[in-house]
Amino acid sequence: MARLPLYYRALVETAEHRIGTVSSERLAELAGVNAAKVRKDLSYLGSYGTRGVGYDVEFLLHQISRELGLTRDWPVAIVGIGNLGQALANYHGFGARGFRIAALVDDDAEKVGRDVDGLTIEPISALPDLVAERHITIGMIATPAHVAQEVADQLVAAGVRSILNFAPAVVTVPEGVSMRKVDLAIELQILSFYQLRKGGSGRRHDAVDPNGGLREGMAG
Amino acid sequence: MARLPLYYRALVETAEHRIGTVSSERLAELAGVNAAKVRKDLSYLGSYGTRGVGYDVEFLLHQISRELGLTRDWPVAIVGIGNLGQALANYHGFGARGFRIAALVDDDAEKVGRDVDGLTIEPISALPDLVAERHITIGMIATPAHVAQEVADQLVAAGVRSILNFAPAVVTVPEGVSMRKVDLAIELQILSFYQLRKGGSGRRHDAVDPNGGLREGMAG
DNA sequence: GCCCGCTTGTGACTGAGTGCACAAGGACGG
DNA sequence: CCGTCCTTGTGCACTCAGTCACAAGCGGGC
Repeated sequence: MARLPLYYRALVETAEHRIGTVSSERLAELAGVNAAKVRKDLSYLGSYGTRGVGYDVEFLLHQISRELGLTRDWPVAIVGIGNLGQALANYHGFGARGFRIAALVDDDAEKVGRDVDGLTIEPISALPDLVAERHITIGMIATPAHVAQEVADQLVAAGVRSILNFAPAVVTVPEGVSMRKVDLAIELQILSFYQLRKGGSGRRHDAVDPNGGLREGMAG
Repeated sequence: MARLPLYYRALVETAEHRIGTVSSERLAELAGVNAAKVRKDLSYLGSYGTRGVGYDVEFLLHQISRELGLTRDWPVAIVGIGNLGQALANYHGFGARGFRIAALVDDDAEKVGRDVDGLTIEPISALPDLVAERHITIGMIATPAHVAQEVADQLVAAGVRSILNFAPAVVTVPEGVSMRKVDLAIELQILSFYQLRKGGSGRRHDAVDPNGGLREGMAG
């Protein structure tokens, strides 16, 4: 489930407060979801809560870590070291351990050879070797949109099995490869769409801003 | 709908190729979704396709622009000018017009006053004035997790009506305010989860990497 | 002017996810 | 040792998005 990471984070925080046991209600509050959902999700992991008491924080943390594969090492390659790629490379706060930037790749001859956060930028032709030698299974695409598909194909060909795509483009991957996307422009457009629907302001290019009622929260 | 931006992008590409008319089938292919879904979504906008022919690209583009509010100006404030905030500030490729970085805010006295991409970093105390004067309605949170909620509260208090949260924390906002989140750690954890489920590699901290079958694509 | 083929728009079906509400069952106090 | 209280685990009903398949309708050829 996609909510497991939320529970994980909530549990980490709880553990930091030296709390040994947590109820589904409390966990739901911390994760921002429904309590019944928490219980169902956890029971789906064949979980062991204690009725009348709650869940043992440490034990549950361990179970979820295992389920999410956080006990492993996940080397990651970043392709495209522009603004975003560089920020990703420097971003040490992935929160969860195990995800480690293991290779930086860029097409631009200007950039190849430069160091970012202790890693050398390699040419894209080196991708297959890098993936194989460094046991990389996850790739991030931080390139311009028009080369995203090409880069994805090369990542897959090199043996990468999961891709996180930041480029604003539709990218398809073969069966057996996972792919998720993060698109800032789309997120912003969704926000503006809702704001407009709520009767929100935002200035017209030509004229004044209208205003009007119709509440419809979407906080989650 | 959250798919409108995808159609929008597909239509922009189509228009660039000087194509005047497009079928739902083709549009579905470009946006990476089902054709029936495209038709339903577009008909929901009270759309005007022509049976036997398809949709007029320019006309549809105009309709969707209006629906998404892309004909307006959407000034955006970024709070937290660390790695990510800086990258966001420098990122000119928001793709869709209208979204314009209008203010940079940070708590750190070291950073206040510095220029990033032509904008001066302001102290967080200036937030209410900035939001009011520059008609800002969208805020991005690029701070560490432990101040995310506090920053969100201040954004809301200042009058921001939509928030895009990059901090790995659960943030709640009052009814009437929209909030979406982008969390890299969660995305990575979801990918590793699926990869593990598929029987994927990824090295254990202690030992060798196993390997085994069970395909289960999740490409979209 | 009529017919044929192509594409839209939509009604019905399916399946997954969500939330409620309650029974099952352990812990703790007496 | 027993009863009570509290929290889990889950059966059930419901909603909603996704998908299929088909009728309606428009353009173009003859």
